[in-house]
Parts: sequence; structure tokens; C-alpha cells
Amino acid sequence: MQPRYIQLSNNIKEQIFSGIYNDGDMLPSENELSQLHGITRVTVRQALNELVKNGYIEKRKGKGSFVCQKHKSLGLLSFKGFSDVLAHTDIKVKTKMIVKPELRTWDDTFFYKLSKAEKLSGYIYFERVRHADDEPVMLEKTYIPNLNLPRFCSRPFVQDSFFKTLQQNYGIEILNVQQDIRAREASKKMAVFLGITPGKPIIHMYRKYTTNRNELFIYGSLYCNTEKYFISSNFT
Amino acid sequence: MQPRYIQLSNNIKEQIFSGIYNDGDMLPSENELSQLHGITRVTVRQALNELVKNGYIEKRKGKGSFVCQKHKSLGLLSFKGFSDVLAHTDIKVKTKMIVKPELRTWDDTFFYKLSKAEKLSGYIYFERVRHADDEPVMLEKTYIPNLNLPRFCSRPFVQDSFFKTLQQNYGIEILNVQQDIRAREASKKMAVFLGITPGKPIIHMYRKYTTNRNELFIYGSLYCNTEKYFISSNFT
DNA sequence: GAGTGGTCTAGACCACCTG
DNA sequence: AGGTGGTCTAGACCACTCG
Repeated sequence: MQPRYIQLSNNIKEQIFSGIYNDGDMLPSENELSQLHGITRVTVRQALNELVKNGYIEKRKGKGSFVCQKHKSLGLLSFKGFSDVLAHTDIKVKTKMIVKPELRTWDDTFFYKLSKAEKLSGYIYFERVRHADDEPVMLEKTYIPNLNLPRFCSRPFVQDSFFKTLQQNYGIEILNVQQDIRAREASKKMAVFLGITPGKPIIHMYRKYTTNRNELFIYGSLYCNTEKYFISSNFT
Repeated sequence: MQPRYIQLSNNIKEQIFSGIYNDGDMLPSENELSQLHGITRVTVRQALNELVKNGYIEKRKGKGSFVCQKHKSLGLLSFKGFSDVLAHTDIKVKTKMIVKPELRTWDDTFFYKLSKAEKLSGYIYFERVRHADDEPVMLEKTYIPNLNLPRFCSRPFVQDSFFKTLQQNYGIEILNVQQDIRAREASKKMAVFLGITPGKPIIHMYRKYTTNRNELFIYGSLYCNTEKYFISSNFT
């Protein structure tokens, strides 16, 4: 049995996912929520604070609590043109699946250390290319140990988002990301994918995501073309 | 007048800074703190949660609250500075001040947009090179708008750490970091500083730190040699 | 002035940890 | 068994926002 504030927090989270509350909408006030669910306002506040912490809502004193869909999403990188490092211009980002999710077995060389359970389970692999204003900017390889993720390969992604799929279909949240970054020269293969000259500098990063599910980590390997765009990220 | 939970939180924070509580020490229990300060346990918990959020302490159910100044795996490392990022490895990190803190006036080209107040104030500039196992790996340029930071240029850093200096001497905490990253070829000057061949890939990143002081941002420009070391960061 | 979130009190019971 | 943090109740007053 989960504590009531977690229940309420999940409850509201689902309502946000399902579209009952949209970006910018105001939630019922804390007093209303406490009456609705028959719990104290203190507990309601605890639930709302969870949502704030995870970036689902935003509170404004004297006004209310508002849904902010843009959650300070961990792991999501955005791109910015050099000319406007400062301004938040709208670059259109598209994602193209290059290799659809499929089950594979680990080979001996992997960039992070794996547990026995992970090694035995094999992994779900997929590969995507991101485009910013129709230019390829990033190749992302994802590795998910195949631990209790039924139908992952056969079902489509939720709103084309890997993280939303994890959240909504499996209740998996990303808690933490370890990131190991280096600059390197583009290999011929990467140069083709990213539309640049071989030997030019690209960014290569390894990532290890910690999840709320015990023993489940997700791994990524990302190659970025930064000739025209910065990779931008926000840490809070 | 600040709320009591902030007062208590600051109070404990100072005790950690001043060495009354050291890394790993247990704080008085919540009941003791509430009696000591004549406030409710709810309020004490609120204060402690602030400290947890900012990575000063760690709570263990059934045991107590413990000081963790050396944030092990706990978040926010990415903007705690280079030495913290690598703190849990065996790599020895040294920092060398290349240009000591000095007052400068902005020129026209700066990578982030500045407010009028920032432009008028000028900035404190300093430049450091980081070494990992005696090899240069990063050149960091720091720009701080000169807004009410008395004696910054004349006083030495606290424990050689810029961020600790901000916290302890000025009560400034970093709330958020925006990071804009690209890979590029090393210029001749950078190649010399970083001990590599000109033209080899290096990482260049711009950073904008948001602080708890209204209108105060801190800016950085970092050049990294990643031939032998990854840049590692953890974020939560 | 009515509604909102922010702070705070004075209790209570629970699960967890240790001696 | 006794102490610790985790959860929760049923109230209260405040500062802020908006009509």
C-alpha cells in the first residue's frame, strides 16, 4: 500500500497524461483537493510537492497550481542555432527511427558495467536520428535490459516519445542520469548519418539512466553533429 | 523576516560550514531539534527537506539525518565544479589559476544576452586550468557581473572552490545551469593550453548559472580536452 | 473581499533500525 | 524496547493576487 500523497500524486499525473489537464491548466486548489479526496491539506501539499519536484506542475502564490508539460525533463536535449544562443527560438525537431526496437544479446564490449541479471536478459535495442530543421544532428542508440517490459517491441511509442512510453505503459520514471562526454573525430559511418565530413569534430556521449524500478538501468550512446547547432541542456 | 524553517535550515548549514558538523556526522533527531528550537516537528522536517534538496544532508529511515558534504551520487554534480565530478574516482584533480579574479568591462560580443544592470556593472573575470593526473584537461573562463560582491577579487577562495566561496562568503547558491555544448577543432591557443595538437576535437561549452540572488547570473566558457578523459556529470 | 498558496501548531500512529 | 524518520490529522494565521 502506497502512502496517500503518492497515490494522489500518481492520480494527478495520470490525469495530466490522459489529457484531462493540459499544459497551462490550473489544478483544483489545495482546499478543493483535500475535500475531494477526504485528506488534509498538508497531505495534498505533500502530493503537489512531489509533482513540483518532478516538474509536472508549477505553483504560483496567490494564484494556484498549474500544469507545465515541459517538465525539466531529464535527459532531453534541445538544439539551438549559434546565432541565437540566447533567445529561445523554435527549432523544429523531428525524430526518425532507424532501427526499430528489437531484442538482442550483449556482446562482450559494452561501455558500462552490467549486472549478471542484465547480461542474461539480453537487451532491447533501437536507434534513432534526430533532425533539427530537417538537418540530422544526433544519432542515438538505446539499450534497455529486457527485464519485465512486456510488448515493448511490438507496441508503438506513446506520442513518439520513449520516455512517455516508459512512464505511461510501464510506470517507469527516470530518476538520474550519468553522462560521460567526449569530443572525437567523426568516423565515416557517423559522417554519413550526420551529414558531415569524416574527421570533423562530433560529440559522443554515453548515458546511464537510473529508474524508479529497482535494478533497471537504461543505457544510451549519442553522437551529435554540432556544426550548426549547440546541444543545450538545463540542470536543476 | 524569513520563515522559521529557512532560518533553521541556514542555521544548520552554517554549522556544517563551520565544522561543527562534519561529513558523515548525525544531526540531532527531529524531535530534539523541535525541542531545541521550540518549533514543531513538521517545521523541522521542512527545514531538513531543504537541506536534503540542496544536497547537504541525507536521511536514513530509522537511523537519522547525516551530513553529506561530499555529495556521493546525489544529484547536481554537474554544476558543482570539476573537482566534485571526479571526486569519487582515483583521478587526482588540480586547479591552477591562470588569470586571477579581476574587474573588467564587457566588450560587445558576449555569448549570452545581458541585462542593462549587468552591462553597467562590469564583470569579475578569472581563468583556471584543470589538470587530471597532471595533464591539462580543461580551461575554464568565468564571468561574474560585479553586483554586490565585496572583496571578491582580494579574498582567497574557500578551500580553493569557487562555489564554496560563493556559498560561504556571500550566501549564493546555484539553482540551475543552462549548458550549450559543441564539439570543435582546437585553436592553436587552446591546443597549447590543453597540450594537444591543433585541429583535434575538443569540447566547448557555454554555461549560464542561475543563483538564489535575484538578477544575478554567472557565466562560464569551458574548453575541454577529452582525449584521455571523459567529462562526467550526474544530474537528477 | 474572497480565494490561493505559504507557514505553522500540537498532537497521533506507523515502519524501520539498533542494542 | 526505545529511538528514528515517514505519514497524517484538524485546525490556524499570513501574504499574495485579482476582480
